[in-house]
Amino acid sequence: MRYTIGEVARLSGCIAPNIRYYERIELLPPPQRGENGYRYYGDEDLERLAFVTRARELGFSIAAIRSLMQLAAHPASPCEAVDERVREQLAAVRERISQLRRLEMRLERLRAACEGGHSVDDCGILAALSEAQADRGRRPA
Amino acid sequence: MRYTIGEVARLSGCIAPNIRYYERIELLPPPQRGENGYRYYGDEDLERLAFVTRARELGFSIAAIRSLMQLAAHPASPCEAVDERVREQLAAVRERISQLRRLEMRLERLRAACEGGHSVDDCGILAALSEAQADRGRRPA
DNA sequence: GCTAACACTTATAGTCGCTATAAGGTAAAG
DNA sequence: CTTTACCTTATAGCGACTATAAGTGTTAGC
Repeated sequence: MRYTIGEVARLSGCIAPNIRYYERIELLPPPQRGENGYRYYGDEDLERLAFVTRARELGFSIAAIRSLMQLAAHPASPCEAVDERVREQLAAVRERISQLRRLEMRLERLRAACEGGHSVDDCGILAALSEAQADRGRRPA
Repeated sequence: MRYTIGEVARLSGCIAPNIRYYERIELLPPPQRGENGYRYYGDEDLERLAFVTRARELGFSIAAIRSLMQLAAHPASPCEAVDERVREQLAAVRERISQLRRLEMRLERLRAACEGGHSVDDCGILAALSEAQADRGRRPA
């Protein structure tokens, strides 16, 4: 069970440059080195890397992953703390989704503004983009 | 109608450093300068800036905005070309939303994995994060 | 007129999480 | 022995800002 970086890359689904990157920022501990200078990873390294890769796919920030790994390193940590991170991430994702949905509606309305015109001169889209739609220019403070 | 950068910032909803940034990357033309070296903006400048700000709020990339502005600068351009940019952006937003929805579901499932355990040792979340869930490690090529 | 507060100027570096490039050393297959 | 594939490092670039430092200009109050 001694993998090169290319092998752990295949096994974890995380490309080699990213693995080196995670090592550089000290998200992952430096693995053993062969006499040739190659990195050699064990099963535990692979597990950690898989954890990181999975968490990144779920949109956790590097900082959040650091926190999760710290928790995981202390078996007595309250499970609640882990749950809290997941809830935060879930809330962030939901917030982003609703932002994007508002955006989607605005773009749909924008698209409807292009009616009939053939040149951009007649096109309502650019007009709509140019005109103030919101409360610009009269900020309270 | 001769605004300082702070004034156009208030009027456009775009903060001053960003305005300078847009000028530096040549998204906006350099405005007139006073003897004191201050930037002074006219109504046309303000309009352009408002356009950019609005488009950014709608998630258009700087590159897409460049393209939109080029189209807008040529009144005879086909309106279709503008509509195409909007459709692209709408498609990108929808794609992102569906990605995030998949993410949301995965996070919900993850959260459900935390059942009963009190320490991270018992917590199913970290276990779920550590175990391969997908088709990792057996990539076709 | 003086001073304090504020707005403006520039250049430069940092953010996040990669991704790409260059220039080289090593290993396995034919 | 050569080709090919893989490994190494250091460094720069991406997008779109955001922050910092150090200076100059303007304005309002006293």
